Amino acid sequence: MVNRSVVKILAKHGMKITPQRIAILDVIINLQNHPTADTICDYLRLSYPHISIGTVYKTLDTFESKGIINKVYSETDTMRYDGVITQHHHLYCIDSERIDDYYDDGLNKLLNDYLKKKKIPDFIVEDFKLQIIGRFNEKNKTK
Amino acid sequence: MVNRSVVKILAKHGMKITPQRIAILDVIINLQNHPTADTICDYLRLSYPHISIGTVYKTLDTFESKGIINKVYSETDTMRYDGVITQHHHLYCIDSERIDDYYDDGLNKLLNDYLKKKKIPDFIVEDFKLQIIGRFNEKNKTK
DNA sequence: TTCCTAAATAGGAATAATTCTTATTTAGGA
DNA sequence: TCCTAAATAAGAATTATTCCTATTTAGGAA
Ligand SMILES: [Mn+2]
Ligand SMILES: [Mn+2]
Ligand SMILES: [Zn+2]
Ligand SMILES: [Zn+2]
Repeated sequence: MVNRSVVKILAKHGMKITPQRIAILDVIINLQNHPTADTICDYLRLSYPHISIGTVYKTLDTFESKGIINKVYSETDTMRYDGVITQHHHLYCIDSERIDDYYDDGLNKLLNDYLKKKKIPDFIVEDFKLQIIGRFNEKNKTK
Repeated sequence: MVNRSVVKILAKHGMKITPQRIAILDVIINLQNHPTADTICDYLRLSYPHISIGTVYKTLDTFESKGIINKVYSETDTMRYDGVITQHHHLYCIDSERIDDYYDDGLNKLLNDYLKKKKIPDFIVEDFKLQIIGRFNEKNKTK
C-alpha cells in the first residue's frame, strides 16, 4: 500500500526513509487541494495518530528546499503547499479559499517566449507563475 | 504637507478623515516596497509615536476591502501591502524578500487576449497577476 | 459654533501559525 | 548487531494577526 514512487523520491534526494516522510509526501502528492500544514496533519492523524505538527512543518520545509514540493502564495496568513512541481498555474477563487491547478502549455510557451524576448532590465527571470483570480461557476461550486 | 490626494481618496470612499488614515495611506502609497504592517507602523512612529499596530492592521484591511490598496501574496508568513492598484505584476527575488513592481502593458494585453480567447472551463476570470521569479543583477543588488 | 453620537483609536489581551528546544527514537551504514 | 547522526514527539516560545474595551474624535445636526 505504501506508494513506491514516494520512497524513490526520498531516496533520490538522499533523505532517510522514515514513515513520517513517506506519509507526508504521499498525502501532499495525492491531495490536490494545496493543503495547509494543519490540513495535512489532520489527515495524517487518521492513520498515524502521533504525528507531530512540528514534524509536518519541518518535513514540508525540507521537501520544499529540495524542490520536491512547492509553496503556494496566497492571501491568507496560512502557508499552502503543492505536490505538483511541473510548471503550472493557479485559479484563485474570490469567494473561498479554493485554489485549483491550471495546466496550459500554450500559456507557458506564450509567457516563456514573451519574457525571453522582453529582457527585463537588471533582472534574470528564472520562473513565473500566473495567479488567475475569479469565480468557479455553478456546476463547479462544490468541491 | 499633508497629501491632498490622499484625503480625496478617503473622502471618495466615504471614510472619516482621520490623521491615522491619512498617514497610513500616505506611507503605503509613497513607500514602494510592498511593506508589511509592521514596517508601515515603524515608519509611521517616527512622526506619529502613538499609532497602534492594531489600527494599522485594521486600516489596511479597510483600505483593501474598499479597493484602495492590494495585498501582495508572498512566500513569507507576513502579509505585504501594495499602494499601486493599476494593473501590474511583480518581480520576486529568490535571494531576498525584495518584491519590485513590473509594469508592462504589452504583457497585460497579451494575457488578457489569451485568457479571453481561452475560456477556462467552469471559471470566470476577473483578474490575473504574474509572479516573475528570479534575481536582480549586480548593478541593482542594493535597494 | 457647539453638541452629540457612531465610528475610530490605543493599548493590551487573546489567538493562530510557525519555529524552537530537548529528550527520545530510529534509519541505515559499519 | 551495533553505533551514531539525524529525525521525531511533545510542548514551550515566538511572531503575526485579531479581538476587546475604555477613551477619543470626526463630522453631521441643531
Ligand atoms: Mn507566523
Ligand atoms: Mn496568524
Ligand atoms: Zn498547484
Ligand atoms: Zn506592486
